[in-house]
Amino acid sequence: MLPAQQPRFYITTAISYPNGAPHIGHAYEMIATDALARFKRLDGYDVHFLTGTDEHGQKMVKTARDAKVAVQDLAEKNAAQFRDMASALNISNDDFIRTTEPRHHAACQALWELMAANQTDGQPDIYKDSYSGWYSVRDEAYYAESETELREDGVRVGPQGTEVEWIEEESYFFRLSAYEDRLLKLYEDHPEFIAPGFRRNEITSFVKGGLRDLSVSRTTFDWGIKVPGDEKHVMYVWVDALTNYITALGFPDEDADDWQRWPADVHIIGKDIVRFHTVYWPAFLMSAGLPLPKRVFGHGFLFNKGEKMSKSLGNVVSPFDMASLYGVDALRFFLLREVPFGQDGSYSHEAIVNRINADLANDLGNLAQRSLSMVFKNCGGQLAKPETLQAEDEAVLAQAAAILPAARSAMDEQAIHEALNAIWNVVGETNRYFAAQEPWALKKTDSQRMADVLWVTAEIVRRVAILAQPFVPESASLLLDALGVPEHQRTFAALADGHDIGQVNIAKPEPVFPRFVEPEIGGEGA
RNA sequence: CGCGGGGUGGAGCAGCCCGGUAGCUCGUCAGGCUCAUAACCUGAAGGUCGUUGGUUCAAAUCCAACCCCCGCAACCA
Repeated sequence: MLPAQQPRFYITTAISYPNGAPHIGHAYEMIATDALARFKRLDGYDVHFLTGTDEHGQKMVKTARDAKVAVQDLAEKNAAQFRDMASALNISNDDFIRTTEPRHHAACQALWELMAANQTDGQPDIYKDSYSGWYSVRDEAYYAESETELREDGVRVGPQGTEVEWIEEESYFFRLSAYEDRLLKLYEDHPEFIAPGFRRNEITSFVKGGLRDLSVSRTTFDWGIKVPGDEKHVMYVWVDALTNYITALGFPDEDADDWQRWPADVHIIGKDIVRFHTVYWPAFLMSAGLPLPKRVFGHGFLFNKGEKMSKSLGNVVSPFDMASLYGVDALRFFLLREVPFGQDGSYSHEAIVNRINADLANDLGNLAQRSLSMVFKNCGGQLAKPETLQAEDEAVLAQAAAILPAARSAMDEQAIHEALNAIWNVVGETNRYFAAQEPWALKKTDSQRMADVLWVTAEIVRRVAILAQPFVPESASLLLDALGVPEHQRTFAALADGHDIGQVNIAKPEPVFPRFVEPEIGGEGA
C-alpha cells in the first residue's frame, strides 16, 4: 500500500511585464492568487504557486533604449522589484520564474519543436511565410489598413498620425486556424475552462468569428528566445510567455517530479489577456500534445476612484507605499473583500479606511478584544469547555461551522469575496450573540454562564481566525497566538467535527487590528 | 442591424431566469449598552427600480421601442 498522497494543486499568476515598476494591479493579482493558494494549502493540498516576470519583447528593448541602459540590466532591475513586491505583500509563491532564465529557453524551444513536428490535415503546425502590413517605425507597430489613412500629400499615416510604410517580414506562423473546432469543443465540453462565464461568451464569439494563423516569430529584434534551427528569428512574446507555466514544472523533462503537477488547476490572469490564455495557449498545447490547464480565470481591473490609473493622470499608486501606509494585511483584505473577484473594482483612501476600520478593527478585532479581555480579567485567562450548551450557543456555533463548506465552494470558483462574506457574516452574528448574552451582566449573576458564553465566543474567534489566514495571514496568526492555538492546529483539519478550542489559557490580549487613524490633517491623498 | 454586459434610496451592490409587501454594505439621524479598539446592539429617515408604451387583477421582474454607460471585435501586459 502506498501512503495516501496529498492532492496536488497548481496555481499561477500571469507573469508580469517588467518594463516599469509594479503597480497596484500587479499587486492585486498576486494577492488574490496568494489567498487562493493559501486556502488550498490549509485545506490539505500540496500546492505549487508560481509567479514571475515576462522579460522579452520589443517593448523591453524600447524602454531600455529610452532609458539608455542595457536591456539585460533593465530586466534585472525591474524583475527584482516584482520579486520584492511578492515578499513585501507576504505572497507565498513557491517559485518565481523569469523568462530570461536558461530553463525557460530550453522549455520554449522544446515546446516549439513539438508544435513544429505536429501536423494538422497533413500540414505542419508551424510554417514559414512572410508577414506584411502597414508599419509605423515611430510607433513600432503594425496597423490594419483600415486604421491608416492616406493624407492629401500622399503620405499614409497611422492612428497616431505617424507615417507608416508597407513592410514585409519573414515570419513563422502557427496554424491557429486549424484549431477553431477543437477550441470551440473545449469551451463546450468544459464550460468551467473560462471564468467568469461572461468571458467565455466573449471568447466563444471571438473564435466563432474565425481564427487566422498566428505570426509566432520576429526578426526585427533579438531580445527573445531563438527559434530552434533558425536563429535569425526570436519567438513571438506570447509563445515565450505562456510557456513559463510548464517551464516551472521542469518541462521538457517529463520525468521530473514536478511535471506530475501539470496540468495547472487554474491560471489567474487579468481580463486583458484572457484571449491569449484561452485561445492561443490551449491551441499550442494541443499542437504539442500536452494536457490543457483546467481553468483560466480573468480578474477585473482596479480603478483609482473610478478612473483608470495612468502615468499622465498621476494617479498611479505604488503597492509598496500602500502596504506601508495601511499595512499589508489591511491592503490585502480591502482588495479581496471590497471587489467581487472577476469584476472591475475601485479604490480610494476613504474606501480603504472605511473597510479596514469597519470589518477588521470594529467587527473582528473588537470582537476578539472584548471577549478575550473578559476572559483575562474575569477568569484569569482560563476557560474550560462548557458542560452543556444552550440553544443560542448551538445556533451560533453551527453558523461558524458552516463557514468552511461555504468558503470552500466559493474559493473553488475563485469567488474570493463570497468566502470573505461568509466569514464576516458570522463575525456579525457573533457580535449580536455577544450583545444579547450580555456576559458583563452575567458576571454578577451567573459567572459559570458568563464563562460559557466567553468560551463559545473564543471558539468562534478561533474558527474565524483559522479561516482568515489565507487573506490576512499575519494578523490571523497573531489572533491565533492570542488564543493560544498551537501552530500545528491551524489548518482546516482543526475545523472538522469534534475539534474545538478546548481548554482556553490566554495572556492579556492586545488589539490585533488597529483602527486606521489619519496621520495628520489633510491626509486626503493615499 | 457585429457580439455581449449594465442603468435600483447619498455611494457601492443584490433582487429580474420561475411577475405579487424593494433587500444588503457603507454613510446619515435617533435610541440602547458599557465587556471592548470613540467600539458593539436596536430602530428610523431616504428609492415613481434609465425613458416611453404594451401584456396582466398585479411588473424592478415579461414584451416592444428609445436614451445613456461599459466590455469584446486578431497580433496590444
